[in-house]
Amino acid sequence: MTLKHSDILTIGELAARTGVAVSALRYYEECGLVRSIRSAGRHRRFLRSDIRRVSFIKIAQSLGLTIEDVARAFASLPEGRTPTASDWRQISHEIRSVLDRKIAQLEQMRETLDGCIGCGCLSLKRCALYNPGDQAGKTGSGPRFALPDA
Amino acid sequence: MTLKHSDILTIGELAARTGVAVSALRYYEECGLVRSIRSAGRHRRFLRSDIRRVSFIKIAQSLGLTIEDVARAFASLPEGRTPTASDWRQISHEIRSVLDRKIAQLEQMRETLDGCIGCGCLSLKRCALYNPGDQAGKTGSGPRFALPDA
DNA sequence: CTACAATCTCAAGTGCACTTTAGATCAAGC
DNA sequence: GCTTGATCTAAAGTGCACTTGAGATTGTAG
Repeated sequence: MTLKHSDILTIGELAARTGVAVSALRYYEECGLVRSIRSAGRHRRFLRSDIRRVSFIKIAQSLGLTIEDVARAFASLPEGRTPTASDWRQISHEIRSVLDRKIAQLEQMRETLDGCIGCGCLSLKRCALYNPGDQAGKTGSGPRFALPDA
Repeated sequence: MTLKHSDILTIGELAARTGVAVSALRYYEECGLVRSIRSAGRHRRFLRSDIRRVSFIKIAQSLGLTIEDVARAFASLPEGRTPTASDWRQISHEIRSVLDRKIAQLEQMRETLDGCIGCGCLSLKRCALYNPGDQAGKTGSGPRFALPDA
């Protein structure tokens, strides 16, 4: 089975098919998220499978993962191979748990906010939004907060 | 009722009481989120009530509001007055609805992701994560996405 | 009165995820 | 062959929310 024309894409074609800017694709390559081979004239050539790869990057990002996170996920795959369907499943499950955590965090905040609305305290020492679980004053000196892990 | 010493704070004191860096406080002032009066030697002096104000900024930020968002919320208060408890309630309600939207968005994504795990398509044209509600191809030419309103 | 800490202003730097610019090279249609 | 558009590299710029640095001034404890 030889390569059909449509198995090889220029950067512009990949951009068109993924909706991602050419400059962003070059940036992804720089970050190691995608790889390209080069034409005689040093132009990038991508594989059809990179459409999936780039799509996945965008999906993961839309779920709040950073480029680094995505890079780590990809790195966990055997030897930089183009991910198979079961690899996608694996990564998708990881993303789902990230999503779960984010939702739980927000729900927790919403609950606390509900408790706070109307209390009018909004004092750092007493506000539950700052001191969930009544931890204030327990962990050494100076202020500390229970904000989402930044 | 005259001003007690503790009603006036230096920037360092405000920083200590809110856990926000001095440089951040100066930045907030530059953005119009807080106001200060000046001492004879042009040092900033804050009011006790600014502790609340700054606390609120941090809370709002932790819920995903930008400085701009907070500025808008503050601007909606009558003539830059120091917010009353009922003002806080008002803003808190606005923030709650922001929170509601965020949670709903993430839950929607999680649901879609669940549907996608295992389907292995991850193709831009067919993936539900990109085309929720089967909108693909409806809205003119070129790729478009249903990502969170950026 | 004198150190020394705190504060001041203004400019520049940081990190993320890109975009933009500039100037050069390549590929394709006529 | 030539023109036009796509692509190339490298460097700089963008926006957010700050931080850091430099050099000057102020405030306060002893």
